[in-house]
Amino acid sequence: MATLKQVAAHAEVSVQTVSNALNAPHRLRAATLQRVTRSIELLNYRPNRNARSLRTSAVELIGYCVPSWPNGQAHLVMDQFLHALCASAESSGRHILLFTAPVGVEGMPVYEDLHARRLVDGFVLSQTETHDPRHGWLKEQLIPFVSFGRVWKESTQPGPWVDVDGAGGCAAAVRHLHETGRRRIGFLSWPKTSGLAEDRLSGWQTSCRELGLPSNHELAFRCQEDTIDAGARGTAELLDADPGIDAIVAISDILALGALRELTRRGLTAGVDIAVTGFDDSPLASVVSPALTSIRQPMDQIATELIDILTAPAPAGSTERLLQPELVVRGSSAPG
Amino acid sequence: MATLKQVAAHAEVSVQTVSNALNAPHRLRAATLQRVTRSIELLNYRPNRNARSLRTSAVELIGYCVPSWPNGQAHLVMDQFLHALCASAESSGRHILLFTAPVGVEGMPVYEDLHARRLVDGFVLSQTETHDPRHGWLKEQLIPFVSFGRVWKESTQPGPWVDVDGAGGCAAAVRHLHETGRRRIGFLSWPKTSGLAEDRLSGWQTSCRELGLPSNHELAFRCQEDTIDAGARGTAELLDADPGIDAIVAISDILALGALRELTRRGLTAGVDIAVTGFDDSPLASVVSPALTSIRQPMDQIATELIDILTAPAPAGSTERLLQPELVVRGSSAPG
DNA sequence: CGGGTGCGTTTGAACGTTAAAACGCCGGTC
DNA sequence: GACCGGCGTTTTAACGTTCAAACGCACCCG
Repeated sequence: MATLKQVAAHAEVSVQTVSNALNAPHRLRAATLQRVTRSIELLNYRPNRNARSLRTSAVELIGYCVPSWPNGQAHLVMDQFLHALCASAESSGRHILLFTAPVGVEGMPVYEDLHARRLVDGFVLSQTETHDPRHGWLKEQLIPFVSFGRVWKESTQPGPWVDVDGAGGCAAAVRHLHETGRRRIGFLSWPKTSGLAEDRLSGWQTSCRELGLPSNHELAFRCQEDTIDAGARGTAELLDADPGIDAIVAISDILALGALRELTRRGLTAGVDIAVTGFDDSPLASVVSPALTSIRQPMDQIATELIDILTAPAPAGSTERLLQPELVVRGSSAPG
Repeated sequence: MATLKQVAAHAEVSVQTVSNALNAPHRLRAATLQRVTRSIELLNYRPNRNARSLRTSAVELIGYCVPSWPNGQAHLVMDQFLHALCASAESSGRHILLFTAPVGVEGMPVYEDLHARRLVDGFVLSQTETHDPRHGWLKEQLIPFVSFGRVWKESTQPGPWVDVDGAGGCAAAVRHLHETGRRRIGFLSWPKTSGLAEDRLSGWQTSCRELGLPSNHELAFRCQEDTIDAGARGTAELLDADPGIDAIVAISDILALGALRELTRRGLTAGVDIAVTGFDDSPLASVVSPALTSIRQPMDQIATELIDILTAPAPAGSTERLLQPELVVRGSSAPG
């Protein structure tokens, strides 16, 4: 492995000149630059990142805690997110360092340690929970971070975040269903304790009101868990309570899959008799039949914004960016 | 941030003594060790990893290329794998560094670069493809790596690997179905080009023969893609070709889900009329109804072996470890 | 009592890089 | 011709750690 020293010797210049050739080429005379560049290529030189980091005290690594849900719940779009995050990081010369940590405040020593040992410059948080303690803690420790997802039920948002407008997404779904002739739209949700759920539900509710559609609470059902079974049962409840329902907006693809199953069981055809939409546009959405209309989170954009905020020179107060999801229309809400 | 120097000053010893207190405590007199330890704790000292790595030229970071499948196919168990991999790495003081790279040989410069710049010590490969060029290339460059998954269709295995015995898993499924009274077991597979598919299919075939069950090729259907639809169509083909089939072993959970759907469509009950098993025990398996019997890859063990091989002092030739998956029995193959 | 032998500790040097300051040279100005 | 300013390059020092060697001391042995 070639070092600066060896390149310098080969190009017959000082070590610092080679360093400048890489970091501040404008300082060199054209002839020198060319000579050094040639030596660099000839020796296949690559800067040693550790030495550089030691000197500059910046490691260009961003920590991300790989989530694990004990109940074996699916992260159906996590690979998309990770890929986008990596790509964005790389486009600014950075990388993602994965780690595990206990959820909640017990995990904070892990974050502190990674930062103190200089393994990472900062963190990207996700799987933000209601009253998530991490944001406040990191802010207090002056450790750079940015959150994917707002901290629900916190009066002030501690620190910068990027999030997707769940309410807007659901509203878009409702509008789409309305445009395609549906007039009685149910909502399949999660328990009230989830900020995410309340956000998305509010989008369904307000857009129904705006369009003059019913949004009474019999039309919204809260499933206790995010499973296909729960979605099917919820759908059954909705249809039993109000047989006039002609569309169902589900808060997740999994619940939507449950809805599809229940419809099939009742001899109804999804997209024809009753329209169904999901959320996240997970790989499953395009793999079922009829394919599932779903609300896609703009992963590339999310990742770009996250990295952008985290690596911006001055945090300049709390940066907050709400991105719009995209409705992907498929057979389960076929026009008609 | 405290440094060795500051701790040394506080404990009134030399810098090297503090270093020894951490890396070779047996060299210190008990009294000194205690004094130094106290100072370390008092100053909340954490070793700077960059400085350490610069000196020792080992970064304790392992590169993993986060896969991206263009067709949006699901990595339903990737989060499990990543979590296990991180946890294993951490238990030996290491971490996982994520990156993206083009598939095939065009991606190799990325691997080389990461290693040359000392961002990683070595690599864990997965998503091994038929004739995967990475293994041979890395071996040639003397870059440490270990592969999750064998390189199919390669006369000699270039480099160490850990893999799951797909044939053994499918054989276990067949035996389980035989024990619960099934006598005509179909197999739902992928195209012949996949080494993974041939491995698993061979397990079905040999175990059927051993048990005196039919395994003629009308009982095996190759789906063109890994989708629920394809699984449903494949199941229809199988049942139409041989109405006597009383069980189906699917090569993936997704195909198995397709089988479940086709059974429902035909008014058959999975687990009662026809048993179904999947592969991978993805989060979906426990979330459908009837819940899906599936073959679970031992992720924790896989990860442990991977890290173990990669960080073992001397590679000592090609290390190869074939692990046994575990059959998780659920309703879709209910006894009787 | 001189000369090993260990043990615990310190000293000196090095890992490869970059920031800051110093240097030498050239052309222009007074 | 002495002085200045700018440019391109080199020198010096430092980042925080560990390795290897040296050191001081107590102990044991002949």
